[in-house]
Amino acid sequence: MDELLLFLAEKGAIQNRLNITTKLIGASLSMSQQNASIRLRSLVKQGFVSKNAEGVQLTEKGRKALASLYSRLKAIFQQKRFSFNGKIVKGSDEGKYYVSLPQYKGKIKDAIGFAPFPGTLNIELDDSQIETRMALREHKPIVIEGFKSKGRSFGPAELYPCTIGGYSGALIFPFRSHHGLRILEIISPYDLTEKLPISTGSKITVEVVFQ
Amino acid sequence: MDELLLFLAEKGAIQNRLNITTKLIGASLSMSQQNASIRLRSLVKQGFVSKNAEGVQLTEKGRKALASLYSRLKAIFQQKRFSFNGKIVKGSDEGKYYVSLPQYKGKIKDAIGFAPFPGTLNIELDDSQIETRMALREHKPIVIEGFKSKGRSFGPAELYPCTIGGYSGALIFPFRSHHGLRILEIISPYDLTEKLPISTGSKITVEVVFQ
DNA sequence: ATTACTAATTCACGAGTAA
DNA sequence: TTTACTCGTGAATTAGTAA
Repeated sequence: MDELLLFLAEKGAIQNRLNITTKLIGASLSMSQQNASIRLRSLVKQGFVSKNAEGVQLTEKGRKALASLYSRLKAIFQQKRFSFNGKIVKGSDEGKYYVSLPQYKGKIKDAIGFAPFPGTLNIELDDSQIETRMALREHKPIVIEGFKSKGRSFGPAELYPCTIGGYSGALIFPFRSHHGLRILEIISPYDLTEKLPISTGSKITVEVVFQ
Repeated sequence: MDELLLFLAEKGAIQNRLNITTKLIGASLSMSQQNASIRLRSLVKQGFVSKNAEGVQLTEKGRKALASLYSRLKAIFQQKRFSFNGKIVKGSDEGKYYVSLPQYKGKIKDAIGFAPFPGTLNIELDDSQIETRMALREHKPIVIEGFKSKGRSFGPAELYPCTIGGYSGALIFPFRSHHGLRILEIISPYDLTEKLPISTGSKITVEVVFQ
């Protein structure tokens, strides 16, 4: 029944009124004109589609039915586990400064449940990780709002909870980042440089898991 | 018929073998156990699902059927027009340098049909544009491969064809970008600073349209 | 406890055709 | 020209029940 709904949406009936004959619907969907007519009226009767002289258009109910299907499929096909391989690099102290600000600290705690250790771990990704990095951003991040303080404005940031070497933490992507996609910046309730047997140049893996 | 396929995929049969009874399928999908049995065997017969002692699992054909549905819905729901409002900022000459390199120049021409003017226009977005910026990256960019030259490696970049003040161009996002999400960098076959009545600080709109 | 066969019923569909 | 009614056929579904 929703094959017709999908067809109409594809033809633009999700945005505008669509003028189409039941004959054409039948031909497109390999069914008789009569059947197309019955099914279209059925969609109208069920409230998925509205019909008037100018043509047919999806109702809110119809749009939601397709959107629901979309999000179900999205949940199936979006990658749920991400492993990033890279090596520790020495970060500037910029990240440390921001994370130490009480406003950010508080917002981070509210958002993901821990107050970050005042310092960030920076990881430089291999070139091979670009695909993974792209796939990750298909997922909705947890967003920390920006704020203004003493005439200066501090931008928002995106967080993805992660684990690294068995410890929990979060990837943090400041909106006004000074590095590109190649660098991952990690916060954690712990001082990871102390907890983990690592130093600049060490290879390490960061895991991000959804659901 | 694909309601069952979707159900099985959601239950994990897209990744692993799923052990489930026809009774449970029937209860979940509001149909009789007998009908669930028939429909499951039909999916097997059509090659969407394979079945053995350990349970059921989607075949490649089954996975593709759902993926195809997913991409049709994606095409319907993805935003197709993007308007970015921002103001011209003076860029570093870094963009200019990269775009002038014959390797990048050639790759860009191959990818989007024009050789860029040696210079980029940088636009700083309002904070309100962050959502649009996020939505844009749901779309697959045109990717320019990186290359190595004289022992130095130059990273890949992502392009989105756009129009600005009536002129065509492209947003370019170098993989190793030195700016965050807030800055848009634009290339064009023209010297936009000459073609357009703009200077540093001018407000301007960039349009990206898909399909 | 689970699956699948059989028989009965309902529903979907196409062809012809009227409105 | 387009839509929708009638009727005949076959597919889909259910309940009962056997394997």
